[in-house]
Amino acid sequence: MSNEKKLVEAITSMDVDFAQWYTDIIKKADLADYSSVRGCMIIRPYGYAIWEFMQKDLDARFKETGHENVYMPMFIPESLLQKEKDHVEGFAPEVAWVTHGGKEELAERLCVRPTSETLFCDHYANIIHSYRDLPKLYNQWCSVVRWEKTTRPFLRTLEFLWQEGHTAHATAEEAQEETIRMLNVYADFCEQTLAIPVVKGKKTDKEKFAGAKATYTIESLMHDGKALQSGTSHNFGDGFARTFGIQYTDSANKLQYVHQTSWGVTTRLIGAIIMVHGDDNGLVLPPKIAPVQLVVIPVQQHKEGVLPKAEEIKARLQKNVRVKIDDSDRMPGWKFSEHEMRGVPLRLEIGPKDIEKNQCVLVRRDTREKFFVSLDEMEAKVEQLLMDIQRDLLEKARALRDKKTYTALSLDEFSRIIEETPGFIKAMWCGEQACEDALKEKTGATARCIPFEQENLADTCVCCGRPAKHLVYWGKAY
RNA sequence: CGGGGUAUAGCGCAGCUGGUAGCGCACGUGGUUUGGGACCAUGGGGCCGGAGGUUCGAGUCCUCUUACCCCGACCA
Repeated sequence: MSNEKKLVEAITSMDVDFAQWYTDIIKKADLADYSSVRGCMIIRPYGYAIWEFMQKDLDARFKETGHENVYMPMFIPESLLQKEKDHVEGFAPEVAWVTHGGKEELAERLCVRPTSETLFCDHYANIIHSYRDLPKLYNQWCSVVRWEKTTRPFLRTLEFLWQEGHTAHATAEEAQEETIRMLNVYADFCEQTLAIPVVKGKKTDKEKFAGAKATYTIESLMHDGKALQSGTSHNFGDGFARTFGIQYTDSANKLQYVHQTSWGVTTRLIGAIIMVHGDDNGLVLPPKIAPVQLVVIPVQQHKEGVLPKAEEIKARLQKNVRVKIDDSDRMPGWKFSEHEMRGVPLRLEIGPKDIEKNQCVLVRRDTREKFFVSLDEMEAKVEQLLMDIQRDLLEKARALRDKKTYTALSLDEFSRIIEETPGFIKAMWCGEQACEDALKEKTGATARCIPFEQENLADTCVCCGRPAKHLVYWGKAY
C-alpha cells in the first residue's frame, strides 16, 4: 500500500505487532468475539456472512463435480474410532469425550468428532455392495472439535466449522483422480474467489494425515511470511476399506475393496483472508465474498434531496451488487474509516455537490483510489471496479508471495532466510525424515509441501548433501 | 504442556507505603454540525475475573483458581 498516513488508530500496525494487528482486525471488523469457553469463539454476523458466501461458492463447486451433502452424528463410539490404528493415534491427544448422559455414566464413551472418517466408513460398509453403488461422493458441512492446547480466532479454535468430503471409488485410479480433482477445486476457489494464491503439492510422510496413503495440500503465504495450510485432500487407498470391511462385488462377481478419499477446508480460510489481504486500516475483502460490496455514504444527509438520492442509487445498484446505505448520524469521516476497517471493497459518496453535478464519488478500499463518476455511468463503473479489485487483490497477493519466496542452496542460507526474511523457502531434499527433523530442529521450518511444479535447484539435499529427490517448499507455519 | 505478561464501566487505561473508585472513548437526551473518526450541555453505568486468607478496614498484601495475550513444543 501507499505510505499515506494511517488514519485510524484503533488498529495496531502490522509492522509493530502482527499478532495484535490480527486480533484487532477481528474485533474491530466485528468478525468474531471470544466466548466463555476457553479456545472457542463466537462468529458474529459479519464474520458468519463471509463464511456463508464461501460455503455457497464451494457447495456449488461440489455439486458441479457430482457430490451430495449428508449429515453424520457428532458422536463417535470409542470402539469405532479405535478401529483404524494410525488414525486414532493421530487424533487421540486432541479428542473430547462424552462420558455421561444426564447423571448416568455411559457404558461406552462417545468421542466428539474431530473428523468423521470412521462414521463414513462404518456407513459405507453398510450401503456399498455392488460396483453399481459406486462411486459414493458425499460431503458434509458441520463443526468438529479438537482439544488444542493453544488457540487463535479462526486459525485454531477448539471447535471449528468446515466441510469434509468423503468418497468411495471402485479403483485406485479413480480415487487418485478424485483426490487431485478436489485439490484443484480448492486451489481454484482460493485464487478465483478468495484471491489467495496457493502452492499445490504433496505432503511429506511426516506431515500427512493420520491413516492416509497420501495427503495433498494447498499452501498459502501470509503477510508476515508464515505459511498457512489452507486445504487438504487425502487419498486413503484401501486402508480404511480393509479395516472397516467396505467391499463390493465387481462386474466379474469378485469381492473388491473400495478406494477412498477425503478433503476439507475450514473457517481457517477466514484467517487467511485477513492475513493475506488486510492492511493497517483494517480488513480488505475480495468482492466475491464481501457481505457488503459497496457502502453508500450520504454527505450532509440532512440536506434536502441527499437521502432520497442515496436510496435511488441503492435501488439501482442492488440489482447486481450487495449494497448498503450508512445513514447513521455519524460524521462522514467516521463512516469512511468504519467501513474501511470492515473491508468493504467500494465506497460511494453522494452529497449536495455531487447531486448538482449529476455525479458520485467512488473509492476503492484496496488502493484508496478515488473516481468521480457520472451517475449515468455508475452501474457500469461499479461493476468494473469490483472486478478490478477482485483481480488486483490476487495479483498483489501473488506478487507478495513471489517476493517472499526464496531459494536456499545451503543450510546456512536456509537459516539466514528464516531469521531475516521469513517466507517460503524452496530447497532440495533427499527424502529422509532425519533431514526434515533436523531442519525443523535448527530453523523451526517445516516441509510445507513437495510442489507439483518441480524444479532442480541442485543435485544435493540442502541438509545432508546426499542426492536430492525433491524440491520442497519449506516455511514456518501457523 | 513449559516460560513470560495481563485481568478495575461496553472498550482503552489510572488508582503511590491498605481508608470504600476515577479519566478518555463509547452509550442516553437536547442543540449546533456533516466531503477523512465534530462540538457544547447534560445523564446513566463498576460490590475492581473468581474463591479463600491477613487486617478495625483490601482494587491495593498473601494463597489458590479461571480466562485471555505473547514466545516455544503439538495441530486445520
